[in-house]
Amino acid sequence: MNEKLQVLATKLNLSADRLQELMQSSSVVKYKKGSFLMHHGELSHQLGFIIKGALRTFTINQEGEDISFLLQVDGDFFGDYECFLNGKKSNWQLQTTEGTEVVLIEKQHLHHLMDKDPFWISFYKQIADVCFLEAKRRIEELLFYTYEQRYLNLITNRPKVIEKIPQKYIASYLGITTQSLSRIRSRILLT
Amino acid sequence: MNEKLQVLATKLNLSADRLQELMQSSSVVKYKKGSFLMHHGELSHQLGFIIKGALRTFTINQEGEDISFLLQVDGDFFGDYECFLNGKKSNWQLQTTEGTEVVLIEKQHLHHLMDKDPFWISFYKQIADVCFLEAKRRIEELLFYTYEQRYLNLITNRPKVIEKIPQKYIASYLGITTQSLSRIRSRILLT
DNA sequence: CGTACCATTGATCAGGTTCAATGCTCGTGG
DNA sequence: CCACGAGCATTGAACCTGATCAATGGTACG
Repeated sequence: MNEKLQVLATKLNLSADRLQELMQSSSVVKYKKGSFLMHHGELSHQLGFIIKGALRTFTINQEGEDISFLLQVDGDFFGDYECFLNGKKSNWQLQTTEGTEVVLIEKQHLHHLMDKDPFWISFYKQIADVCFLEAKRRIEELLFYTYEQRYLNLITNRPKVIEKIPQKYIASYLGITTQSLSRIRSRILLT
Repeated sequence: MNEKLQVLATKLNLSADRLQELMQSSSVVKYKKGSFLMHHGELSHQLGFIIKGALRTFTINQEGEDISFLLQVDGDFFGDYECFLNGKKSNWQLQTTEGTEVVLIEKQHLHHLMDKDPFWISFYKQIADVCFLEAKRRIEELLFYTYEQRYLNLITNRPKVIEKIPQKYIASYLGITTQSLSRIRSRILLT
């Protein structure tokens, strides 16, 4: 098995055998910069994992503004987990911001694995837990920190996001305009 | 089995038998208004479910401010799910804002059930999913809506929270001061 | 009845938004 | 290989909303 997949195995405590079992029914795909992933409802039956690269999960709101909900890089899961659960059509779109290589896990294959061995139910639960923990961290960020502190946190905790994703997307992810982010950046440089 | 527990059974798709199995190793507890729940690290080995009542999950930050992270009422889960997972000590405190009756599920009992029957792994995953979906909704709320809209959303989607929980806690839950909430309320009344 | 806590209201301040203009950079085609 | 253009980032000015500080009003509980 490819050593690139080691990140995935480590993140979810998969042995070499288990990883191989998973990969037999999953695919590795490469996307160019700017590609849109999983359109037309595919969001509801695939989960993704980024081997290397970067992408953003975004939507266009009623005012026509492009708002980034999530910014994901190497080692992150992506996809609309809610729609993956309930099968509904997603409101989110995914777009890479650089060349990106991912693992795609099909819902039906995952269910097939779970039917064969309860191990995969635990595996599925672990994904749910990872999704929850990320969401919780995001809420704490939004509730407890100022915009400036949120940006500083990004720099220290997720430097790859800063490197790989344009500022305008980072701005809406933080909940501010690009102008404000620009001012925050100049403020930081002064200190 | 007590019909009060029907809410729990419905929320997690439990048959009467499964509910009984769960309740054999869980306890139902009543708390008075203002009680603190699960202090001293108990947060890391219990999950709770509110049969009837209301409580807030809060912390005191470095500036000494009391900030409500979650406001929960009848039919909601509570507890620090992150610490329940990893066993670490929690930074959160729980306090009822009225007389409250809850179900407490012990971590070790849950693990015992999972060892006996994979059904309980799925059950556990469902709890993880519920936690995730609530967290996701919270993020969308914080990212997409103004303070005024967030308050209006609370009124329409979770009226019990408005009824049962004092304004000062609702204010910090929304991310604003009590003064601002008061002004938002008077603004709403005018329209 | 009195007190303590909560909610309200007013005035001022800070920071983020909006609208607008300018500067910069990277990718493309001549 | 260079020049151009498009899109992104920056900067400025006026405005708006929520925070802060402070005082008052209301209410529930002993």
